[in-house]
Amino acid sequence: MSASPTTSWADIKREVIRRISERIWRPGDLIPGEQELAQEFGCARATVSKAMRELADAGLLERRRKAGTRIAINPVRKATLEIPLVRIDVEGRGSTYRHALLSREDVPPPAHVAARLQLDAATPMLHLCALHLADEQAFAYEDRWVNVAAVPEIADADLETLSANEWLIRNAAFLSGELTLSAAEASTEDAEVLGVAPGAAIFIVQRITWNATQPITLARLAYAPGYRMHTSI
Amino acid sequence: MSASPTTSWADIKREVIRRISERIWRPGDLIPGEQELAQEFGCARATVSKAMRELADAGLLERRRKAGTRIAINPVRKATLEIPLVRIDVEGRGSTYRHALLSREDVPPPAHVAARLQLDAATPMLHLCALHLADEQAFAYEDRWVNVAAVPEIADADLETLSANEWLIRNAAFLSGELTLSAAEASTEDAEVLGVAPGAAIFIVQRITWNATQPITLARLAYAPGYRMHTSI
DNA sequence: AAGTGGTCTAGACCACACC
DNA sequence: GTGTGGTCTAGACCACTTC
Repeated sequence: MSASPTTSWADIKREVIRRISERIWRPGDLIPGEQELAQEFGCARATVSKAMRELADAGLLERRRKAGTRIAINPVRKATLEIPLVRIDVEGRGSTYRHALLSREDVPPPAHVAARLQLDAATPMLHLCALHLADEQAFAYEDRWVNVAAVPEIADADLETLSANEWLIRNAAFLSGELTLSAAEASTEDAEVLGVAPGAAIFIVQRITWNATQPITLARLAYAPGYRMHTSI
Repeated sequence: MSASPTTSWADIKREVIRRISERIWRPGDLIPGEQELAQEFGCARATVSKAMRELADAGLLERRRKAGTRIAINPVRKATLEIPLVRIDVEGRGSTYRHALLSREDVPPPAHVAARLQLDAATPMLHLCALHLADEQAFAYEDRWVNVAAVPEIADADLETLSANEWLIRNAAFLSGELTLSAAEASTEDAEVLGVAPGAAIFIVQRITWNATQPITLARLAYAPGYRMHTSI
């Protein structure tokens, strides 16, 4: 499109979105190839390519070599969740952050923890419980298991000053992880720590992180009632 | 790195990840510029650029023109949540999908719905309640408001055969949206429809979608207990 | 002012999937 | 086979930000 000095990949992206939303191209349609579009838009093929790859990443297009590019039939929209440090999360809400280490024990993991991390039940682990506070109100209760072999330095770390959450991010670069979001009824322990009634509905985030070769940590974060995770699509 | 015929952007990405995880480059460090890295890896600057942009998108690097590229201090990891149709979600779990339309009314929206969608309280809207089932078990209860002006054809749509969820995706390309995840105690209505005890902890997904000019729909999905959202980082 | 990343080009070759 | 998207190159200019 148009009379700008050059056509940018963002222009092309907008134009393709327009054609999809105005149903000029409909779900399932095969659209012209990169070469043809480059000619139409008067730009290099690489520019078209970048625009199309972005739209495919967003789930709006389906591309296959030789088969060409189609408008997705079931656009699986992808939402990007940002997973910040709890401290940053709290501060981002305009509150003052504090954390309290409730317990710290060197103990072997219970079976479900060992299984989840694919570790032997005899593996030495560090079990931490901590409370994250926002303006001195309970914000989230963290129950964490750390694979000591993956980060031996944690044995000497002062986790009262810097939370384990933060210490691990600074001292153990992780490469991959899993995130599970769910709702649960507060256990008596959750309830006591968070100051809510047992059975209250709380938002649970379970996180597992790995480095190149071994699991680093499994953390369960139980958020005080009212917590919402928000994102744009 | 290395003796391959050419160095690919994926090779560079891996090598940078290695340097971060082995702490050769530490959080906060300024790393060499694209030109210098291109020389080191023996490739074009564009190849380095693509690798670095991916790492920056993932939250591992922070890049600014003139200031250069640094290893992120607080790596805000980004998890990508895929938001499929409920039908696809159910079928992906190996169950048989069915849905039932419980109610359909043309009524003006309550204040909180109008406010959330930035619409006037007198705007004509369609209110739908539906149940999504997996193997004939309640899976999710959907409470949806549709802005009829945005998709007038919905007035004549048969939403018993095709769920509103699916009809809207096929007939109203949306451009942007918001997603809010939370935990809630089942209302008496939720409890009755889902067949759980009132007060049970349920996972709630609230979704708002927009086209270019106006809001299309607001949907609240209440999932039966046990539902988990899972993703990799 | 100057240096960084961001974008674009024109061309080439490759890998994969459909035929 | 053959055509599509995926990648890479070498070079150029631009936009932003720090100095």
